[in-house]
Amino acid sequence: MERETPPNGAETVGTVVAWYDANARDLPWRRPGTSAWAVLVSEFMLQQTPVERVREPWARWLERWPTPADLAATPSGEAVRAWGRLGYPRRALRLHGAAVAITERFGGEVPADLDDLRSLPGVGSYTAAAVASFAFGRRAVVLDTNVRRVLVRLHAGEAYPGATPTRAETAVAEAYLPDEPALAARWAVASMELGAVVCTARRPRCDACPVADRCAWRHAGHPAWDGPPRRGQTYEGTDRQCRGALLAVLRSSDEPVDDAELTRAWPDAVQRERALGSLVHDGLVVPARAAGMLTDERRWALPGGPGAGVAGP
DNA sequence: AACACGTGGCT
DNA sequence: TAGCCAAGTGT
Repeated sequence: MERETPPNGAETVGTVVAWYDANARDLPWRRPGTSAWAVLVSEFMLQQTPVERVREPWARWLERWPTPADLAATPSGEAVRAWGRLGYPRRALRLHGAAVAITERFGGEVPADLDDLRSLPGVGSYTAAAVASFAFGRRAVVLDTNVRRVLVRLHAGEAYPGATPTRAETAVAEAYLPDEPALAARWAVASMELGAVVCTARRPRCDACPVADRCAWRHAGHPAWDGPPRRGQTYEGTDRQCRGALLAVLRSSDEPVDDAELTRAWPDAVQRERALGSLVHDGLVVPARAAGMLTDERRWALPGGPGAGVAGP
C-alpha cells in the first residue's frame, strides 16, 4: 500500500493544536474533571445533533444520572422521555443499553479500550475513538465529519469527503496522528474544532484558518464538489416524521395513550400503523393497558413506565 | 453499500 | 423557500 505521508505533518499538527489552545470553545464536557461517563453521554447526544442543542440536555442528564449505574437502574422509557427533542430517540435507548452493559460487564466503569467501547450499543468507530481520546487520553483515530472535511480539503484538495470513510482516508488520518498519546488526543480535538468552526461545510472561513497557507483545496482555487450528488434527507411526510409525531405524544403523557390520541397526531392510518409497528419493533414503544380498564382498545406507552407491558387482568 | 433514522437552524 | 447540514450507527 502506498504510504500516505502528509507534507509537514508534524508542523500542521503543532499549528492546529496551538490554534486550538487559543481559540477553543468552552464546552462543558471538555472541562477538566469531566467523567468518562459524562463524555460518553455527550458523544451520544452529539451524534448528528448540533453542539448548541446539546448543552442543556447534557447537564440535566448528568444531574439525574451521574453514573452508568444510575441510568441502568432506570426504565429505558425514562431515558427516551428525558431525551426530549434531541432527535433520533433510538440513541436514548442505546445509551441506556450502554449503561446497562457498562454496569454488568465493566463494573460500572466506562472502559478505555477501543474494542470494549465498540462492544457497547450505539458506540461505533467514531464514538469509541472519541471516548478513548477525549476521556482517557489514548491515541486513537478520531474520524468524524469535521475531521474528514478538514483532511480532505487540506490533504486531497477536495471540497467534501465521500459518503463513508475510505481506506485511504483512514490512512491519511493515521499518518497525521502523532505517536505520543497526549499530543494525539490534543490533535484529535483540535482538528475537530477546526472543522466545526473554521473549515465548515457551508462557508469556510479560510481567512481565520491557521493552515490556510498549506491547504490543497485553497491552493486549487476552492474547486466545487464534483462527485455524485449528495442525496438530501427528505423529511416531510416520511415515516420518520410520523414516528416523531407519535413518540412526542407518548413522551408528553405519564399514562398510556389510546389509538384516538395517536390518530389525532397522525391521521393517515396506513402510515401511522406502519410507524407504530416500527417503534414497537425498535423497543421505543410497548403495548400497554391502563389499570382497571376492561376495554380491548389498544393503548401504548414508553417502555417500563406505569401500565407499560401487556398486563393481565 | 445504500438506506433509515428526528429535529431545528441557517442561507 | 427548499434544501442543506449537524461530534453517526445499525442493518
